[in-house]
Amino acid sequence: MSRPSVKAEKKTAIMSAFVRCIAKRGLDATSLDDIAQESGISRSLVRHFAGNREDLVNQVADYVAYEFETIWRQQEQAHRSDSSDDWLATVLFTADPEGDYKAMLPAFYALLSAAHRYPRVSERMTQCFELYVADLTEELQQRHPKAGLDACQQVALGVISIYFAWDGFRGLALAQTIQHNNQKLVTRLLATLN
Amino acid sequence: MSRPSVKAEKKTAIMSAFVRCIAKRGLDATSLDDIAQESGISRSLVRHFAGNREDLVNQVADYVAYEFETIWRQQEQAHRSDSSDDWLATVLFTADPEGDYKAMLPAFYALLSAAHRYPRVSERMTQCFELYVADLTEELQQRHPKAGLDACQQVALGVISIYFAWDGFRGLALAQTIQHNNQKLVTRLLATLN
DNA sequence: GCATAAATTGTCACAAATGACAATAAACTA
DNA sequence: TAGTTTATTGTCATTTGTGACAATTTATGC
Repeated sequence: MSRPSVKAEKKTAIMSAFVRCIAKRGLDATSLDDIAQESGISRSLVRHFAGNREDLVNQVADYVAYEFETIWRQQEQAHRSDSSDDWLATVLFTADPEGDYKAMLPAFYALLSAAHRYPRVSERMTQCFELYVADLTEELQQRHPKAGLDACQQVALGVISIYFAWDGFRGLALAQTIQHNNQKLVTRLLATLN
Repeated sequence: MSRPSVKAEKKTAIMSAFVRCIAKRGLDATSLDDIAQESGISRSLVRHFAGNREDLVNQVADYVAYEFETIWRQQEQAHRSDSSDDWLATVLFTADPEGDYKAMLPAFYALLSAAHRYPRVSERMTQCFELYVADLTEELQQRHPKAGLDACQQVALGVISIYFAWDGFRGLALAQTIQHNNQKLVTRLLATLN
């Protein structure tokens, strides 16, 4: 009846390009033209497929949150059987063969920071955050049965804060030091559950 | 001989307004007109006194870093004699009668995040960060003589990361929960030094 | 009052980002 | 082939942010 729609694929291509742009320039500094250039799709088409700027930001939040949840679950699965004490540090800092996490993190963080200006972004990010905390809390409880629920929740929230905090500092000369330290910090925090 | 210069005062008024704008809108989303309106100084005068946009950003970094260092030293002095285990949580979370910290934090954080696009901002922020870490490390060593230097540095860096991390999440519905948790987290981290 | 240097106001041009939309081309089905 | 839907290209008007600068006003010392 009609020409086949490529909307879905183009949309993900656009979102993927948007994520890369955010990592380079930040959210506000990324224009539709930047996204167009990065994705190889003309600005008109970007608008055609993804809508106006606000739409784009809201959609990229959905995209990033979903991707992040997916990657997280994969990593979690892959290292579920690791009995080592620093399994979490491994998952968060070491095990990222394709760099999936690292690629997504700046966009995730930029969206968190911009959330107060985009209600829907705030909703979605909160949702993702909560899922993350809940998952991590559960895993911590299983690995540290003696520790209470409160302690596990506290540490889970803390680990995530520390993990995301790094990205806020990536512009500093200290960034590597901070990341390295955060890794030790996670281990130190986990040790308080024993 | 000539009309007396008000450059210095106007400059600080502009910087102060810039800081408030950053807290509301973010760094990139703040225009010269926004600063003009917030400060009650016309855009032309803002340019006259503070220069172009890049100048403004660089100067606000100096301003924020200096203010932050000043406030930090004051708070540190005021609570130096506190022997309580959670003196640090008090300094960071409780003791902020005028809200000086809270008012400055969003701008500080926004500048950290934007540092990778502004070399001079990166320099100044790094400097401030390092001073902060050094100070805190020293204080921790005095209060926890048994703990090693490495441990103190690690915890100092961690505390600061956690503290700043909160601001990145202020757009989330979870912000209060996170801040409350971070307070406990700092206490938990300090406990590992005993 | 006069000279001087600074403050202050106002305007203009330019570039960038965005939104809107018309027009055309392409892929599919009946 | 005709008809339908979507992809694709291109252009235009508008808005906004910025830099530059001329013109004017104001406060001060002599």
